[in-house]
Amino acid sequence: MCVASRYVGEEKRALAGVLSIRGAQDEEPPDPQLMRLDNMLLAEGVSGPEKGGGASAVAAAAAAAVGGTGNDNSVEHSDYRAKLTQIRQIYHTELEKYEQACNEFTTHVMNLLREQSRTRPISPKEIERMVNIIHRKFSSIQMQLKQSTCEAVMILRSRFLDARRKRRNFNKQATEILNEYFYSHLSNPYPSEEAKEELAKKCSITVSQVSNWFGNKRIRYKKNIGKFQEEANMYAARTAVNAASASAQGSQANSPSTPNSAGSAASFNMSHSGDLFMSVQSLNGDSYPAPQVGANIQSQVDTLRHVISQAGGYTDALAATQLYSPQGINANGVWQDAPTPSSVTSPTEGPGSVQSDTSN
DNA sequence: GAACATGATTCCCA
DNA sequence: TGGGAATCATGTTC
Repeated sequence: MCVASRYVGEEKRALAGVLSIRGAQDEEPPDPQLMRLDNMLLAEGVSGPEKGGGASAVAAAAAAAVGGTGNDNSVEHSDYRAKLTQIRQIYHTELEKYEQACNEFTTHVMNLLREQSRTRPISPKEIERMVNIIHRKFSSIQMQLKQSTCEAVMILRSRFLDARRKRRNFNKQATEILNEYFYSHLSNPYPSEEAKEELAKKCSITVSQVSNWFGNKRIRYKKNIGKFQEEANMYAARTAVNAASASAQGSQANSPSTPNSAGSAASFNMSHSGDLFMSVQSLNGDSYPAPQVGANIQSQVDTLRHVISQAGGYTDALAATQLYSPQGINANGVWQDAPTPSSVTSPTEGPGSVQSDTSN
């Protein structure tokens, strides 16, 4: 047998070896990192058969987390899907490119080796080693592609799932309702759970959003009373007007004890809101601890003061400041009637509790 | 695009 | 556990 034919035979065996290598490679225990990436891409619907599964599930979760109107959700949903589809397309295009490049390069190297085999003996081991090197290189590139795709999906997810990113300003009406409550209860702007629920319902937001709003409002009001002065006056005046017209109506109807809480959703009649909450408690059979009534009176006094100052006209800004800014906050920077945590958590506590906001 | 407004989150405390 | 304070991230205004 001539040398050339011997080389050809070896080459055949080498090629057969390469094929067996590829087969063996498939049976190798997969890299756990690669497995994780594959699983995630599959779960997200990026790799594998195209289906709504992962994508729609995440979009639905995002929509649920974000809340808001159905329209918003559907827009976000389609937006999410569109972006995920984009990622999927890029991923598959790149993957195909890499696979093609890998095959082309392997073929090229094999051809080179074939060429060389005419001039020097090439062992199957050498071919196997070369092919292994090529495959390792390409699989590391593939891993990078999968990793960056996963990162892209994670970023996309976080954009849709992170509520902070989805912050939307409350509508004007909701803000008005909250502000009216806040300024009409300036001496003790701590709505109870019932009040929060009531406000949440009226504002079409969640109770925790109401809590957030009051938390932010208290802090920001306290930090910069001057800035909120005008706003405080405006809402106080509005409350006073409401109170005045209501009392006029009340005297006309000769039934002062009928709160007009039926104010449309567009107008949360705060001059009566306290009465409303009082009524709720009253219906529950609870008695009013003295401080609760006191807080209510305080609120009414706030309003009356403003009515008087309005009637007399503001002679100076200081008068208004004295009426509204220090009010509620004592020298220590604490709300006069600020509830202690315990009083907040137990609305039915006896005297000494300042839970009263809602009861006023 | 900077400055400001504002809703949400986090950490800490009582 | 609720609230204060600080901070983040986004929306709005100019």
